[in-house]
Amino acid sequence: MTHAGQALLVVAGAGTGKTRALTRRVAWLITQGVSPYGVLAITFTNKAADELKRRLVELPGGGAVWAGTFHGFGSFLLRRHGDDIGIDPRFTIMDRDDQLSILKAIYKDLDIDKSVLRPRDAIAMISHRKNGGGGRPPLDLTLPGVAFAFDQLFDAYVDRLRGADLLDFDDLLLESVRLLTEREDVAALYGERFVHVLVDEYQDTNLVQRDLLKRLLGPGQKITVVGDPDQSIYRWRGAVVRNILDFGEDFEGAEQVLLERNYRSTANILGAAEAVIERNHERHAKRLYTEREAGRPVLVIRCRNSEDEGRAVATQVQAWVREGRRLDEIAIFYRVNALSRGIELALNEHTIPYVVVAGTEFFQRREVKDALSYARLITNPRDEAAFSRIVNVPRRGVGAASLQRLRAYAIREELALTEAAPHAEKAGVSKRARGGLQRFLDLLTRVRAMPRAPVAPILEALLEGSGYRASLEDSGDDLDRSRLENVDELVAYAREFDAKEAEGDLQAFLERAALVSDQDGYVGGTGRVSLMSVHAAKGLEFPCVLIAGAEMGYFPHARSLGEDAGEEEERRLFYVAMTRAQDALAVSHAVRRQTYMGEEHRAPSPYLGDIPEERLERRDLATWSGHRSLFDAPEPSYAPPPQDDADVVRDTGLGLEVGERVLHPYFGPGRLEAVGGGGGDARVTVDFDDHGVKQLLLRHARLEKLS
DNA sequence: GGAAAGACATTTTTT
DNA sequence: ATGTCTTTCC
Repeated sequence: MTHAGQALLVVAGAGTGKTRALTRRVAWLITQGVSPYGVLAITFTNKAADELKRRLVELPGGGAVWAGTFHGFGSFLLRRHGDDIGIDPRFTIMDRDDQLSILKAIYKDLDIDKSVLRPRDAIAMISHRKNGGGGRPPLDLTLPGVAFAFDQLFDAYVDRLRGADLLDFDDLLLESVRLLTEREDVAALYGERFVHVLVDEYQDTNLVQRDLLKRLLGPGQKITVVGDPDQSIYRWRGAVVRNILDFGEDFEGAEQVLLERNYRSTANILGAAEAVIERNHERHAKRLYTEREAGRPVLVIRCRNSEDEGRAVATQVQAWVREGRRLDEIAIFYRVNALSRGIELALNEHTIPYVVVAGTEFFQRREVKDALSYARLITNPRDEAAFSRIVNVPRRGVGAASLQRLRAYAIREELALTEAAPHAEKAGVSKRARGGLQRFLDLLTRVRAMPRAPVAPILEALLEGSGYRASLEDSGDDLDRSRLENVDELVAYAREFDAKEAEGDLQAFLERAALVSDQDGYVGGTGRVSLMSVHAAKGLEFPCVLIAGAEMGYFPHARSLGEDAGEEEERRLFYVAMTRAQDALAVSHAVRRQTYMGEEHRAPSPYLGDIPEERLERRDLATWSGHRSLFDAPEPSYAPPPQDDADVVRDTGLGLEVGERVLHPYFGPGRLEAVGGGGGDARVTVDFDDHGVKQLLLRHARLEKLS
């Protein structure tokens, strides 16, 4: 880890300490006298970046290292220099929802039939085109009318984004490349500043990200990339394995280091995983080894149907617990999120506390996005996606028809939608709608006069002034009640942001909200079993892992069949799942599975057949009925059954117990009344001294014990 | 313009 | 089985 050449590729197999290698290299550079200010570290997730920074603060000047994701870096560049290439630095970062809403409006404008090309497919194709064709091949453009519709959509989409100062995820990278290409002075500025560039998870970069690095790198600079081609699992998002395989050609004179010692898994687990991945061709020749003991064989559980599989999963969790495992040492992975439901049901039945990583991400919730859309219109007055989303939420009498009239007028006059709004009369909008529109615009004007920091008061002003909060409060709907709580949590989150980020203003807050990921959501030490997709499991490790749904159709996924590159990636996905396990690995599959279309026959995943039999232990719960007895007498549960009684003492996994005094960053002191339900939506009920009883998402309520 | 009821497809992974 | 889109009626 003490290499000093120009370009270095560290091929680090699963469990060889990849991320640790990167952190140590940065630390080493700094101790060698490299200015931390001259170090750029690009990680795959914000969480990884935070962790890196946390470890570096101990070093002198370590805080000056620029660490973040590719998208974060792109945003950083464009906020500073976007002006130079015609991008308003107040731009908003769009997510999928926003893309969808813009596209749907365009469908209407151009009168394109949604059945010709589904909007979600159009999004995938737009991204594919923007990424220069990297990664997954395009959808079928040869069908009648599709190519034509797509060209129209694409042009209109790009246009609308420009006109509204909106950038999608791809734009953050693409425009950064354009910036560094067109503006030599800017390229030189960062070329001189970043003496050392380090990139983690290089196997999951796309062509644009590679170009960005190439543009950034000049003669005096050094680059280190760390990755493992066998763990490249984001092809559908444009990642190209060839980036890491061809690193030596992209960056001349690159040297290579191979990390092959696995410190994580037992010999049986590693051997089984290696047997699976060896069948791939697109890979870097390497052979992992471990000095750990053989350990137990990989357990393969064959189940009759999906319900039985759920029970088998719960039973296996209990078996591990009996062996002395804590619940948070156990993880359950699946290929598709839809599989979590059956497992959750079974875990609930067996009263096993669990947490789902991902699912509906907090920042994607409707009410949270609504609130954020108000805020977006403060920083970017032209944000069309935000405007359309909330101009009539709560109801202001500005319905679909009014909005469409306004859009038509905006397009005709070549204005941003929001610039057209004050001229609603000319657009032919009804008097009633104009009144609502005016109140909406007045609110925005009023709040825009506020300072951009702290953030929480701005959010409050918007939520109050718009009547959004009131509309949730007045509704008798239970759903709205829980929405209100989520909105309150967003404000609480903003409070915390204000307290922690000295430099943080509304724009920084919105940026964080736009760029956080599901993978940022995993927190250890919850005292619960973790459930997640294999993609979400990337980079994590657990003593005990169970992979559910190891069947043809999931591993490999049915949609990948027929594409060679796709099938290799499916194999890698299974490999990633297997190599998360430290001590125990179990794999379950069902012979019949209930899907939304009915019951289907399922063959086991072909990858299981690649594992040498001596590394396997097979348990067949599908063939003879004798095994049914396994399920007849449920195991005595070790966790108290869920009860409505608020006085039951339950551990929240945060070291808090019902009845204790707690402190919330926003709501202040209160008494913990109950811990509700299980799963990713586990909620705590707290009676706050100043705010009354509230239910909060355990995941986000940053409660502290008050003594 | 808006609420309610009915139709419909929905399932890969997500920065 | 769920959530989203469309239709229908006020």
